Formats: sequence, structure tokens, C-alpha cells
Amino acid sequence: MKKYSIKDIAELSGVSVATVSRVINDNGRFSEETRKRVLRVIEETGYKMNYSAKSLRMNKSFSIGILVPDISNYFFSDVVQKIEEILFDKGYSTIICNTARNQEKETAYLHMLEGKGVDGLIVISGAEAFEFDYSQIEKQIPYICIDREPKEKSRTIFISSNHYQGAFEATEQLIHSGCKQPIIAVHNRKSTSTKERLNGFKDALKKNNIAFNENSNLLNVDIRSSLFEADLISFLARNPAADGIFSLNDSIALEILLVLRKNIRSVPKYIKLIGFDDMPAGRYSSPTLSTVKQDTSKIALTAVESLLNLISFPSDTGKSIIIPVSLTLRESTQGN
Amino acid sequence: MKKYSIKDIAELSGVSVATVSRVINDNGRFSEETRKRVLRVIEETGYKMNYSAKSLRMNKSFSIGILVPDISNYFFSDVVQKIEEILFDKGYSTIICNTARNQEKETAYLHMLEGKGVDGLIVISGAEAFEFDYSQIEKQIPYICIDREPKEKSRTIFISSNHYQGAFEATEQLIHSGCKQPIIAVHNRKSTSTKERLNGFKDALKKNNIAFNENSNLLNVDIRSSLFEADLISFLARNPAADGIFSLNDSIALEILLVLRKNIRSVPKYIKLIGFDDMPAGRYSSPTLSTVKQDTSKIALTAVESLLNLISFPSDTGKSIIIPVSLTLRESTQGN
DNA sequence: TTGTATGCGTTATCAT
DNA sequence: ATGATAACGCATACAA
Repeated sequence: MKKYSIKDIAELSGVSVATVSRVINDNGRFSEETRKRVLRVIEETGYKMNYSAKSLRMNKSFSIGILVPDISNYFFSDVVQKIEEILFDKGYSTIICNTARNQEKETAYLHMLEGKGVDGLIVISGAEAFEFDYSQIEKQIPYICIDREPKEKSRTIFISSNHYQGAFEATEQLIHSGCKQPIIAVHNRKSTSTKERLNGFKDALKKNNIAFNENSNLLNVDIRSSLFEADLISFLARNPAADGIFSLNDSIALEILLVLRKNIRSVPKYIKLIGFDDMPAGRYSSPTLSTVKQDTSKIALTAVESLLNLISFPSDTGKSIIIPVSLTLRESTQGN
Repeated sequence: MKKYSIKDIAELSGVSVATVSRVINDNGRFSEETRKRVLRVIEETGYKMNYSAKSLRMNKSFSIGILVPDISNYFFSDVVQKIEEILFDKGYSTIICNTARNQEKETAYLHMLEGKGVDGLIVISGAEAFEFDYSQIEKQIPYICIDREPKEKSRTIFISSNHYQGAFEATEQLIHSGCKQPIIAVHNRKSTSTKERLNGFKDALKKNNIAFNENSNLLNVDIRSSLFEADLISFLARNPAADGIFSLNDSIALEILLVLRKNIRSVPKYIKLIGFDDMPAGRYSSPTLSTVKQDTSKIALTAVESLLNLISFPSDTGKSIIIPVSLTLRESTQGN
């Protein structure tokens, strides 16, 4: 089956290419009759626009790049999926780039996306050791950041869940259900959201007159390490009064739960536990996991709207948008 | 910062555009000296290839489309992520399209991808009510199918896990750990993989001299339905001797586990349970979930290799490639 | 070894 | 209301 071009359509409908183009894009002026004729030929031939040509001519690619650290992580895949859906409805295609939290891959992707001439960029992150370095890009592509503090705040829009609020409320939930010594379990990846969550935790302690102490309230773990279980157990041995854990995310919380379940104190009877992200797995664990739920739909919608706005008005920049979160309470924080 | 074209590079390095092109693509002939000079100018200017122009000229887009039913499903996102990674290393970018199991969206995506001129297509599915209708596409784009039987097998390559083997082994695992009346839990989405898994289940019964009966060995459920729990309970009431469930996938298995846990017979003591897909959640449930693990790395690699081969040799088609699966045994099938 | 010229499919400018 | 044509950036056939 042949591939038709606008020129073929022009010949077949007895008009010029210019007219066909006008009809297709519904601008300029043309008679109702030609419109119908052209449209019918397009229908019959199954003509499809060649976007490479269109992009070349218009210097616009109708595609958006997304940089995401790890798309097999539920939170990321959820928000990416929603972004992609919204963008598609608006006529954009999405190039999803999995950077695997790797600086070099990120740079390589950035070059590729620039070459492809993406009209905009969405940068997602929750835990990067390095900052997003936009200066790698020569051409000024509009971009927005989700959960990732950009180097040059003034050149972008920053969208984030209210990590502080989520952490604060999660911690208070622990306290209100009876915890005297709440712990925050963190990993070693520093990021804006990590810091915010730590701040929320600390402020919740302060508000409830509990002193924060690095040794007795802060648990540093690495779930990928073979020492994870030993580290956790030894921390609990050093802190026998620990009775509540706010975990930086559900992955950590669930791993902690696994260890607690087979080893020591039962949850929630002796230790209460709450996570962050509302992973599906939290519904199936035993006990089921309380958590902080991010509003991925709103994040996705805000991201797309902000980016498209930025594409139209490149100077409309420098904003920060904070999306509220909500608690999802399950068994792991039930009071006695 | 200006956007350089090949013409600018030509002027800056004192050669013609043709020479620059040759150097960039490392074909044709040129002196070592010009090569160095051109490359240095490219380096200095930060020149990036314009892929729209290249695509237009070469009638090749260096991008691949992936049609996936639901990227927030772990199995899909896992294999998509791996495909994307391999493709990127080979110089292709990937356009991931989430069809949401929706025929219209799929068609719309197909048109968009054709317009973008993707060089190839990967169609993934595990549960579709409709078959992939390639005739929607005018131009003959090479495509391969994962877990989805295409209408015209002779025009594509079909890649699939060995669902039959997985189901057979899972069922035998139930029987070997003592189950006398194994059940298969299915949903109402018909697909190749569903059928294969059902066949594997039936054949395992047959081999072990257990007669298959629609009423006592087949449980039809819909986890999205509000009647799910009631249906399950009533089935178990009608079949008090049911002592093992092979679930079409882990999602169903985990939902069943939830009901079993709060209601009736404990797992694995009275009922053993095994799923399919090896979702992360299966590690955290209580009891932890036995399952059939698909080899997503191999699927991804095979898919990419097959597709790229098909792009080079469009007639090298009609093959079926079956990837072995393996059992991941956890608590939910432990013998008494 | 290198340069010149053409065309890919589209939009936009300027005619008519 | 419609047509002719230049231009977008690149690869390549052909010339030199």
C-alpha cells in the first residue's frame, strides 16, 4: 500500500498543495465545497500526515520528553502514565526516558531529546545525588520539574507534593495512636523531598514536645544492602522503647515490616508503622500498611498544564506549585 | 544560544555540507585532517543533529512505538522499561503508548505512530477482548507481538512466555504439596495467554488423574467488582473440599488472599495458593505468595532483537518464540 | 578527497 | 478562494 503525500492528495482532489494544507489545518480560507472534496480524498486514501516534515518546517515536534529515574517504581509509573494520557489527548506524543538514577544516561537522553527537538521536558525525581543540570542543553527547551529542585529555579516551574505536610501528619498519626518514641527511617539518597519529609517529622516531634535525637529517632537503612536486617535489629536493640516508625517510603516500610514480622515486636501492637506513596503492596501486607498518598492525578495534570503554558509563554516561569497529600490509614497504625 | 545546522558547521570548518555529513555518519571518504577539524567544530559549537530533517530525508525515524495495555501493571512496566533501555543503547528512542485496553485509543495511537513514521512497533498484551488489527495501518510497518496472538501470524513475530508450562508446573506444585481439589481462578478477559494457562492447568489435572469439572475446578472472578468477595465465599461454600488455588495472575491471587485471611480457611494450612507474574507485592503478603516468574529480561531482549532484525529483513517473519518461565516458591504453597 | 545540486513533505508568504 | 514557490536540515548521486 502506497504512502500518500499532501501532493498526491492535491492532485487527486484537483487543488493545490497549499489548499490541502489549509484544509488539513483548518486555517486560511477555502470554500466549503473544496473542504469536503479534499477531506473525502484524505479519507479514501488513508493519508497520514508526515510529522517529520511538519516538524522540520514548523520547528516544533509535538513531542515531550520525560526524564524519570525508575519507571518500575509504582509512584513514577503512575504519574508518568497519567501525564502521557493527558498529553496524547492534547496531540502530543511522549518520549519516556528511564535514567536509572544515572548521571551519564541522563545527559545522553538530554542530547537525544534535544536532537529530536522535543517541545518541552518534564523532569521527575525523588532521589538524586546530583542536581538537574539544564546547562547541558544548548537550546532553551522549556522544562518543568516534579519533586526535583532545579539548579536555576528562575528558569522553570517546580511541582511537588507537600512532603512536609505528609511527613508531619504521618508522624502525628503515630503519636496520636500512642507512640512515645517515633523513629524516622531514611535512606542515604538526599533530595528535596527527603529533606522536606525529615523536616516534617522533626517539627511534628517538636510540636508534641518530643526531643529529636540523631541516635534514637533516626534510622538510616539501605534495603538493597545485605546488612539491612542486621542494622535494623541492632537499632531496635539499642532503642528498646522505639514504638513507631515513619518510613521515607513504602518500599522501606514493607521491608521493615518483613523483618519485624519474622523477628521481634509485632505491628501494630508494639510498634506502629507508616509509609509514603501508597504502593499497591501496602494493601496486601500483614498488617496492611498505613501510608501517605500523593495525588498523582493532580500532579500529572498540573505538570502538563504548566509545561504547555510555559511553551506558549516561555517567560512565565519561576513558580512553585505544592500539591496536598492525604493519609491512608490501615492496620499498621491502629491504636491499642 | 543559537541552534547550529550542518551548514553552519560546514562554514566554520571551511568545508562543504556534504563533507560534514560524511564525517558525522562516518561514511564516504575524507582525509583524517578534515575529520578532526570538523569534529572539533562540532564539539565547540555543541551541534546536535536535527532528527526531523534526517528522518524526512532518510524516511526513517529512529524511533519505535510500544503499545501496552497498562503501564502501571508491574509486569508490563518491567518489560517496557527493559525494552526501552536496550533500544536506547542501540540509538532508538521509544514512544510508549498506554492503550488502557481500549480499542479506540489503540487505533488512535496507531495512526499517530504511523504519522510519526516509527520504524517498528512492539505490541504487548496479556488480556484483550479484541485482536490486534494491523490492517488499520496503511504503510507496512514491521511489528512484533508479545503475549498477543496477531490476526495474521505470517506477517509478524510472536513472542510469549511459556504460559502453558508455568500453569502446568504451578498446578503440579499444588498437587505435590497435597492438594486434592485444585481450583483455577480466572477473570473474564480472553486472551492467548489466558487460554494457555487454562490448558496447562487442565493437563496437570489430567496427568494426575483428577477430573476437571467446570463447577468445582473453575472459579470465575472479577476483582474490580463489588461482588468479588461474595462470589469467592459462595464458591468455597459450594466446594468445601477446595484446597488449592492457581490464580491467573498475582493481582487476583492477592485479592483472594485478602478475603481468605479475614474470613475462612487459612493459607497455606487449609488452602494453598499460587499466582503468576511475580509482582513485588507477593514478597510482602502474609503468607508470602508463591508464583510463576516470567523472564522479562529475556522477553525484552528477544523482542528488540527480533524487531530490529525484522526491520532489516522484512520478510523474515512468521516465527514464534517461547520463553521459559520458572517457579518462585514462597509460603503460600508450603506443604503441611 | 571534496563540492554542487536535488529532493524528502510540509507550511507560509506572496501573488492572483 | 486558491495557486506557485521558497525554506526547513539533511543525505546522496553525480561531478570534479
